[in-house]
Amino acid sequence: MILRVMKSDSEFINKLKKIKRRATPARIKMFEVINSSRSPISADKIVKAVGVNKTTVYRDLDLFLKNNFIQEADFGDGIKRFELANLKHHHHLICLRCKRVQDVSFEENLDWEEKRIKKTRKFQVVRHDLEFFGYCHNCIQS
Amino acid sequence: MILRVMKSDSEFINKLKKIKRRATPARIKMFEVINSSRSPISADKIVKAVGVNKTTVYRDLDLFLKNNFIQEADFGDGIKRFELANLKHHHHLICLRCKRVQDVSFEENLDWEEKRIKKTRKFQVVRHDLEFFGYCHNCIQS
DNA sequence: TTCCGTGCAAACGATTTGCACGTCT
DNA sequence: AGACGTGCAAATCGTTTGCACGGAA
Repeated sequence: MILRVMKSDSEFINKLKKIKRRATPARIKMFEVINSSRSPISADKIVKAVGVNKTTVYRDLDLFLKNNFIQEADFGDGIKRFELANLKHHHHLICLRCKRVQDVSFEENLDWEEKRIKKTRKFQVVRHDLEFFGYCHNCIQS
Repeated sequence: MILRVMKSDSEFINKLKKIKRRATPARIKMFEVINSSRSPISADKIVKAVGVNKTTVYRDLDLFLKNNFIQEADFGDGIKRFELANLKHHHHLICLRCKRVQDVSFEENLDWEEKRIKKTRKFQVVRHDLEFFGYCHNCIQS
């Protein structure tokens, strides 16, 4: 099952139009960089890849987030990372040694748990974050 | 099922002795503050509650972490929070409105998923982080 | 007399803000 | 004109580091 499929620029440009914001070169390049990254990418890497000022990157990441173009992934190291928001719901396997990140998704996700929480705790779950930390195949061998 | 039970100071002091570090007033107070907090607590709050220098707090948190006295909980807001490490394995329900935090634990936790990950991805899971974000009972009503 | 614990000030790194200027519409 | 986009520098904030001092083993 493939989680990360390339989206087209035009799709993204339309989304910007829909919210009446401009499809500037900086934004399109940012989208392309995020879109083509195999795993969630940090603001810093985007700055370097796009060659635009970090202020612009942070502001546009904020714009993308607020409009649900992208979503945050938190690996607990104090660095925010971003990926497209319209991927199949999934989680991450983060290798503690090589830091490589893989996607995983469950057959039945945590819906069942969320329903139980709703019922027993009267807590309405909006979203959850789940990351697995450990050692990947390569790092176990070497 | 109660997840957070008060631990005794002496138990903690013994742990410090075991690793040949001193049971100073600052450390004992820090332990008490973390122990008596109903939910993971930030370094900043510990500083204020204990009245000791932040450097000391950060250094001792590090000491506690490395020796597995405490563990980190990451709520994705860029602030690290800490709780005792010897609690029953659990996750958090974080209210997006009032920021209150509850504990939840699953009957069968994610062992099954971790085994599947091990089998299909040859990835050895060491730990996972799972937090649920949403709205608590009180905040839904008001 | 060495190791450990602490405080203080400064550094750090990711992120944010204020301001000026430029550019679309 | 007025909203939007960008860059630059400075500020912010949680956290870390370097250094000095004092006390415990």
